[in-house]
Amino acid sequence: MPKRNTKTKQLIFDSLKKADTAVSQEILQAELGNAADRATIYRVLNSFCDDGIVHKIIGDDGKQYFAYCLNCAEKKHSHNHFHFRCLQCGKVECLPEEVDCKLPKGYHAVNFNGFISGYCSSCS
Amino acid sequence: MPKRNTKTKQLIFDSLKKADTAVSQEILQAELGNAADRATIYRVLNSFCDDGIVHKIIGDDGKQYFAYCLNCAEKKHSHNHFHFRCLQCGKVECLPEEVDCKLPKGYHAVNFNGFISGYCSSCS
DNA sequence: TTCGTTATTGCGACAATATCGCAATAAAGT
DNA sequence: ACTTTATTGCGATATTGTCGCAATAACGAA
Ligand SMILES: [Mn+2]
Ligand SMILES: [Mn+2]
Ligand SMILES: [Zn+2]
Ligand SMILES: [Zn+2]
Repeated sequence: MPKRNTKTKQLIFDSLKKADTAVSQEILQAELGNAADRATIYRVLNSFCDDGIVHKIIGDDGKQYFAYCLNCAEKKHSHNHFHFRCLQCGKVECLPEEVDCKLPKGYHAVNFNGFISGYCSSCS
Repeated sequence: MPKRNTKTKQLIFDSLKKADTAVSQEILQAELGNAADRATIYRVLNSFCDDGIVHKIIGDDGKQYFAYCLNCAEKKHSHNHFHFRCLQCGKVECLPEEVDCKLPKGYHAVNFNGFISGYCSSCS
């Protein structure tokens, strides 16, 4: 029942942690080559999400992106920040500013998925 | 070269307009039955987007949703509002409040895609 | 109304993304 | 070392959306 530490998990974790951006399976695959299978990458990433050490965002390109949690407390995960995808270089990054969107009365938020695409400072 | 008015376009337009929600191809297909083909629905919806009478949003379920533009001026399309998807009843709606997210210096926004999922007032 | 042009549609093929089932592999405790 | 079983690889499958192309039908002109 307990989770096991594997080479693949470690590789993916390292990639996520050293990246200052959110990454997709495609990006990880390119880094890892045949060191990890596609399905495995997805499984590990989703597992990390369950563990609360990574958060998942759906890009406005419809793809899944995963980012290492930086300023998340042990149990308080606040991911109410936007993510920015550069249409030129493709980088997806977490924007620092936490936002709060007021919902209509009686509405209860569960997931926040703020996404903006455009051109980053390097590509503008 | 000029666009033509067709039965299918009219059906889709009517569905979009009378819906107080954003709809997906799947939803429209269910309404229209075999009155319109899947590819045609997508083509018409994207065409409406080009015309500026509809806006497209990517849901946190990865699907495309389309909503009739309500408070968009002729040329000034501001869709910087969040969209809410109810995890219970599935409805996707535009939230009234327009938001502005400040980007880091040098960043230039092109597309805004704010999405929140949770439970609506009817389903809470 | 009739005709000709061509925008639009239907249909199948195709592409891209993500998940699933299952046998093979390999952590980790004994 | 041995056993247990979490994890992986691989192919199959599901889902969503687009594309190519021949058939159809708007719509303006005659
Ligand atoms: Mn983030
Ligand atoms: Mn909207
Ligand atoms: Zn860039
Ligand atoms: Zn609801």
